[in-house]
Amino acid sequence: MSGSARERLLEAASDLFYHEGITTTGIDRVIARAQVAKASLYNNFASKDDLVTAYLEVELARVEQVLAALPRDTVGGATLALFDDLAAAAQRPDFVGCPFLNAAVELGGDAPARRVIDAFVARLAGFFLEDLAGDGARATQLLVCYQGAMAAQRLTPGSSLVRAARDMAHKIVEAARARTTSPTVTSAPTPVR
Amino acid sequence: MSGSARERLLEAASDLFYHEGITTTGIDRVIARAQVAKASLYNNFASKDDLVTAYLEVELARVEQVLAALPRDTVGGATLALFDDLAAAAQRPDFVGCPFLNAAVELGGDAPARRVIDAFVARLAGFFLEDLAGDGARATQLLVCYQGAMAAQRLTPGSSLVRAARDMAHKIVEAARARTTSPTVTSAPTPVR
DNA sequence: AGAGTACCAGACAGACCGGTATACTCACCG
DNA sequence: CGGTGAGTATACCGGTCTGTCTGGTACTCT
Repeated sequence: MSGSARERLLEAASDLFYHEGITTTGIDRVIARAQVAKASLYNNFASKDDLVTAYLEVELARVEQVLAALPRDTVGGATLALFDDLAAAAQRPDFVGCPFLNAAVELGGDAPARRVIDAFVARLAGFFLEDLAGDGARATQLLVCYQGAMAAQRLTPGSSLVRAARDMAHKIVEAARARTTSPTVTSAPTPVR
Repeated sequence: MSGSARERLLEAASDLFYHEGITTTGIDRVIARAQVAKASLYNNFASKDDLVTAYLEVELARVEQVLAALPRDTVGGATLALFDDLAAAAQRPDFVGCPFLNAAVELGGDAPARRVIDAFVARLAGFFLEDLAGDGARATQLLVCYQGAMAAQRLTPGSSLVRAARDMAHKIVEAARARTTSPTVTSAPTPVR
């Protein structure tokens, strides 16, 4: 037991919301895990929706950290490392896919946390686009691969599909590198939305 | 109002579970929509879990129908048609992604309906494998594309990612066709699990 | 005519939900 | 020393959830 009530609440909420699901995790379970009084929760967060939003903001910050730590020596190098990390993470038994995809499915289209979900996708799309030096078509393909891997983790946990998505990503990066060396432009950049 | 109570219940459950979500849709909403007494529900289904399972079985039968109606003139032809259908369906406003992916996320790993979800993925994997004449590696890639499109529909509804997934699938089919004409075998078949 | 069946309407139980209110402790700080 | 703010514990609120039960109705088959 360490840190302020708010920190303990966020830690407990992250763990429970991610592994057990958002809607199935009640407020009481969160405060019991955090060893915090119920009033302390509502002193720090306006509602459960607010706690969920804060949870996703923590996850987004974690993503930002991962992206920042990636090597950027060559075109697509960070992308390769990201998919390698992903394939490695999928081996861990407590990995249950992408928290943002899970939240998007659980919460529906009109939740306040949507803002954070949208920000995550925009960040990821921007990352691929930047790492591929503006090759929008292939950045979009990488986004499909990433989301396919995350969906596969829920649909068929333990399958080799995450690794297959990584292999596809590697091929796409190779193709993007070939494009930058040879001047053949295959298609115009496609924005995410 | 037509058909038996069971049929009306399944119809109402399909509509509500798919569009509003499984956990957020209560029994009362289902029986109100079906114009059926609560006792009739529990005469036809043992529990809500049982109704959910039946709902997914209906969806699986629907998938089976779609697959059966696909043209099988050439290698990968049915796959192309399937992804074209998917891209077209994604345009409709009531399309909220794959019912099996949504259910997998909502229900968690230990629900009775898991059986149907697994059957769906196995069916889809078998379909791609058969349509690509045994090219397991590319069939797996198609599975990643499909699931990526379904995930994208939840994460960024209205985006062009479903169309991007379709384009990727077209490329994969083309590559598979090139393999069958030229005898270069690139990799061994990879099972889904 | 009578039995059986399928159905309807709705009350009810017991658990759980998010959220509020009350009353108390304790550490810090001017 | 006295006040202030953060935290604790717990009772409670209205509402919703799944699931059961009672009682009554309509139709069909023999």
